[in-house]
Amino acid sequence: MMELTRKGEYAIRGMIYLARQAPGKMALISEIAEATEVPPTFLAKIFQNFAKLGLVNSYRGTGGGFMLGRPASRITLREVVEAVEGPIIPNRCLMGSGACDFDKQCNVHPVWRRVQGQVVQILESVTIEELARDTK
Amino acid sequence: MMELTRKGEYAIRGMIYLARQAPGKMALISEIAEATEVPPTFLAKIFQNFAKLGLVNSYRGTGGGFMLGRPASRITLREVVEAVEGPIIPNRCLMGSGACDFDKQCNVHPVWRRVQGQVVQILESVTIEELARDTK
DNA sequence: CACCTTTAGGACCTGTTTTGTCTTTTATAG
DNA sequence: CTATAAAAGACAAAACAGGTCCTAAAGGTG
Repeated sequence: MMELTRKGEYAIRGMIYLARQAPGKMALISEIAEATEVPPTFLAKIFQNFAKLGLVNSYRGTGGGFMLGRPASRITLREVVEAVEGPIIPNRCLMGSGACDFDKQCNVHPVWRRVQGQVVQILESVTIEELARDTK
Repeated sequence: MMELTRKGEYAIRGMIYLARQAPGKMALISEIAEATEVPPTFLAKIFQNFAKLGLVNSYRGTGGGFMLGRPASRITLREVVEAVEGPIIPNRCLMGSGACDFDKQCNVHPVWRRVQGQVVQILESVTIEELARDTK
């Protein structure tokens, strides 16, 4: 249960790679993909989406590439994970109203909410900058 | 991310239903399935597995059916969830050794461990008995 | 302008997992 | 022996994961 998909894993690795670049330095998909051991075309898809969300900035043509859309210290792990995996929702019931018939009389609901709250809080408290810091 | 599957949802509903029966009273799959709005054959599969694990006791033949394998107060939500969904593991890396090349130098690892710990702790602290209590 | 580089977008594909169904077998009570 | 229920296993549709591939568009460069 609760497994991050490969896409999520790849996304995080890619973002960490970008965070480790010199400020203003552009990184190519091919370069990132190789360094992080991710299939290039797959990573491209992930980053294309991130560009739309503003998590990264992309530039085409010679000398183009990707860089973070914001300082790494202002990008949380939660943002990255939710951008690829969708919202953190342990149970469908927590989504739209009426999604769950048992909504009112269900004691499990509040438990899922607690789980959701805890996980979100943890992921929210971690920035890409921290993750990118040297591990000695 | 982190969504419980239908199977997990069904399993919990089924266990709660059993917990609400008078002690020693047997419940049929057909009866549980109808009450919880779960496809009978699907629920049967889930409970067959639970019987093996001792989460429920099953009896064949006339007057047979299912009952909890232990008092509801000694069955945690964690047990039920892990029985259907497998272990709570936010990232594959947390599994077998060597599953992750980036094992040593990866700052994300400890974050997933925290997530895992929190979720397990929450689910562990909730028993089926609590979930089965009347909601007024 | 022509050409090269690099991302953007979309169609497509394959394998696995989810969410079941159906049929046959086995155990048990009466 | 017969009716009842669960056990077991084969099967299958649909959704999702995890990619690939091809064409287009944008931006430099001579």
